[in-house]
This record gives sequence, C-alpha cells and structure tokens, in this order.
Amino acid sequence: MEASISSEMDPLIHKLSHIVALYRPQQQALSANCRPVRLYPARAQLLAQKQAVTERRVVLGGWACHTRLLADGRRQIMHLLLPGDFIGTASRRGTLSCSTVIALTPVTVATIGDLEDTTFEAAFQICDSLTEAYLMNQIMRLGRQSAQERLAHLLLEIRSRLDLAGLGGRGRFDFPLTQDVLADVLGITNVHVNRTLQNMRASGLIELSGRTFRIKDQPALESLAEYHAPIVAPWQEDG
Amino acid sequence: MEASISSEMDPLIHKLSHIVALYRPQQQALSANCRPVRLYPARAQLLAQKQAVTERRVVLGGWACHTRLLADGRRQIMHLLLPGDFIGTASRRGTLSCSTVIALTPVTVATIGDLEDTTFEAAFQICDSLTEAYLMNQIMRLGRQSAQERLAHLLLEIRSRLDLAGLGGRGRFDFPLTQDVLADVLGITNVHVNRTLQNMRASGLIELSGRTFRIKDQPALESLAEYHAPIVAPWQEDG
DNA sequence: CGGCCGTTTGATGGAACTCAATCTACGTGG
DNA sequence: CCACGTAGATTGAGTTCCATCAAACGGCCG
Repeated sequence: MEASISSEMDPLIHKLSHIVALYRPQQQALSANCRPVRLYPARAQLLAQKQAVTERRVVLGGWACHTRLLADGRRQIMHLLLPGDFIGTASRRGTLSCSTVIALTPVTVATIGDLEDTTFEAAFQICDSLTEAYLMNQIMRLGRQSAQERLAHLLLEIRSRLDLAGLGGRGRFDFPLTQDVLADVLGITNVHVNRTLQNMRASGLIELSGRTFRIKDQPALESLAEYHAPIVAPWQEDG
Repeated sequence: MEASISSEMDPLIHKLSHIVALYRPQQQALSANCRPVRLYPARAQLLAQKQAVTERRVVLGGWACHTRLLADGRRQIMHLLLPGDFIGTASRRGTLSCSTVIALTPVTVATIGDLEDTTFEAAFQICDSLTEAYLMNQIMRLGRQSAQERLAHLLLEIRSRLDLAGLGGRGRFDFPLTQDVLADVLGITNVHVNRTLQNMRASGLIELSGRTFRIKDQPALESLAEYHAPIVAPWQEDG
C-alpha cells in the first residue's frame, strides 16, 4: 500500500487504466502531481457558472453534478460526477463553464498539475469523449424515453461508470442520490420517481433501501432501456 | 477574393476568428491543409455509430446532425451540425463515435490535416467547449422546458450559431429543417411541433414559410426561453 | 395527372404533473 | 427521554400537456 493520497487516487487511476497502459512510475507521477486533496461538504459549489476553468480538477470521492436553474425554480442536472470524473469542461482549460457544479455528497477533490507525459493528454481527451457519450445518453433519455426507461438507463450507466472507477460491487453499490436529485437528473418529478422506483422494485428489477442499491436483473434492465455500455477506444501509440 | 476552397472555408474561419486571432497567413495555412471538399447528398451517413474517428472533419456547407435510434423507431437528434462545426467527437481523435452522423441537407465536408500551429489546437479545444455547451443546452431544453420554451430556445441557439459562422442575416436565415426533424431534436412529435410553431407565429414571435425563417421578436423569445448565448472565453496567449 | 413529401387539422387517450397530506427516520435541544 | 423540527419517502385525487391516430391539404416533380 502506498501513501494515503495514492489510495485516494485509486478511482482515477483505475479509470485511466482502462484507457491507456499506466505503469507504476506513471501512476506515481500522477499522484505526485496532485495538490493536496480538498474536502467539500454536501451542497457546496465546486464551480460557478460563467467562471473560468483554470485548473484541471478531479473528483476522487463522493458524488457531484453539473446543474442549471431556471428562474421559476425548475432545475436540471445535466451530468453526474462520480469518483474519477473531471470537474468543469472536462479536461479543457481556458473556457467558461456553462453550468454550476455542486457537491451532492461530501466530496474530495484534487487538482492535477501539468504532466509532461503525453500519454496523459491522450487519456484525458478520451475521458472527454466518455463525458460526451454520457451527455448524449442523457439527451437520448430525456428526449425519447419513458420514465421507466430513463430510470433504468441511468442506473445502468451509473453502474457501468462505478465499475470503471473500480467501485462496482457486482451490481451492488452505495447510492447517495435522493429521489429529488434523481428527478432533476431524469427530467421528471420526485413523485413520479418514487412511483417508478416502486414499479421496478415490484418487478424484481432492482433493490433499493437506504443508501444501498442493487441491480437484480441486469439483462431485463438492459433490454428495457436499450442500454449499451460506451466503448472505450482501443488504445494505440499516437494513433 | 481567394480560390474557391478558401471561400468555402469561410464559415470555419469566421467561427475561429471569434475564438483566436487568425491572421492571413494562418487562414491560408488552414485552407492549405484542407483536403478537397467532398459533397454528400441529404440523408447520407457521414459517420457510423461505433466507427473510429480517425480524421478531423468539418462541415463547411449544409446542415447535419448526430442521431440515435431506438429499436421501435423512436429517434433522437442529439446535436445539430451547422457550417463550421466538427464531425464526430468534436476535434478529438482515436475514439469511437457514440452516435450516427447524417446529412439533413446536401452537405460539403472538408478534412483538416495536422497543423503545427498550436493556436489551432487551442481554438479547436474551445470549439469542443462550445459543443459541450450546446449539448447541455439540449439537456436543459429536454429535461425541464415546455414545448414552446424548447422551440424558442433552440431557434435562438441556431441563430446565435449561424451568426458565429457568419451566416446570420440579422435574424433572417435559411432554415432547412422539416417539422419531423425539429420534432426529433426537441423530443416531441411532429404534430406538436406544428401546433407550437403556429402559436409562435400567431404571437408574432417568428416568421417561417418555406425555407425562410425570421426571428421577429428576439427579446420576447429570449425571456420566454431564458436563453443565454454561450460566452466565448477571452483568448489569452497560452493561458 | 398521380404520387410523394411535408404540413395542417381534429378527436381521443394517457403518461406524467400538481397539490396536498401522511409517514418515517433521524438528529437536536429542552 | 421525549418533544420537536427537518429531510426524505410515500400515497391519493384531480388536472394538463402532449402523444396517438387518422384524415385532409398543399406543393413539387417525374
């Protein structure tokens, strides 16, 4: 086992390892380049709308989200941030954020300095592509799927993303989202989230009590939601 | 006036000029690096889902879109491509597309070779950020806005994007989208698009007949849709 | 002229919203 | 230890926006 910062880096390292070959010295270079982890409480703002993104920051623990508000109080969560995900406009810098980023749970965040290794640049860009895929998933869900389908699709995406970060427990994982938050992700009301969840529980598709979530019938959920896990591009030396 | 390829490049150059300072030699370097423009007919597929993005391609003329299909025929258009927009996962390469790109009108496409100038790399990344902002706009629309609001918001975004590409005619522009296509962008039915359009015409907000579109009351549309144009980051030398 | 594509209009139905009210769990302070 | 406040989950009844289905209409082109 390494120093404490290193184990906190695990979600990011686990995720990057799916994308590029990360050898021990590189993992250490990455950890060495991280400024001390900072802890935010739930509901804290990690990035304000229209704020410039000046640093590359990553969520190491806890859940956060990109969110936007309308004048009358309607809220839409555009994108969830799970451990290993970058804050702001992905890994790019010198741009203005087009949404607010807030912590949904207590969250630990690290700042990644500049890395000489171009391997990382390539990996970060592929992370951007993944983010883009998740945004497009979100659009598909909101635009053309029913409440049931949306919920199933989102849950499968979350499962797949947690797996990528090494946090998957074979379909069982810690689920900190309230039904209000789920509603704002899915573009429906909290009341309807509740009813849809109950349907899915009654159908034996999922289990959810307290903060523990379990996917009971992944194949059924996948065919219900037409979910396809994003494909991480096969890595190639300077493609 | 330059050679014909150069004038075809105009939308891209116009767009990039809003992002970085582009001097004449750079414009020429860009044009010189473009492989001969290719013409696709309407409905042609420009990029297949799960296909690797190997080259940086850009739409110079005509409209296209990223689209995904569900098994039962439901279709969602995730993102429109207007002149000056990049095909595939923006400017990134070595990743798999997570959606199909098809031409909505006859479309001209150019392939951009590698440019030594790092100015372009920075500019392309900011184009990516813009794309991300448009995707988030789309999520906001689909998740939390009514049909009227969605339509108004989309129309304003299109206007702003056409302006960016130098194709805006002070609120009047060529509008090649059918109501079916609009429906698949907005996540509603073509019937409802029709009714919503008629409402907006009757309220004196817009004019639309044939392929000519005109925004009659931009302020009213903006407050109806809560539209805010994306902010292009102030350019800075190697921020 | 006839077929096709896109638009328009009408009638009916349903998925999800709204507005409460109730219930539970949990922490906190008296 | 219990009263209280709060956050979240649950339930019910009435409503609305938009979908669905179907038919008619208009322009364009071969």
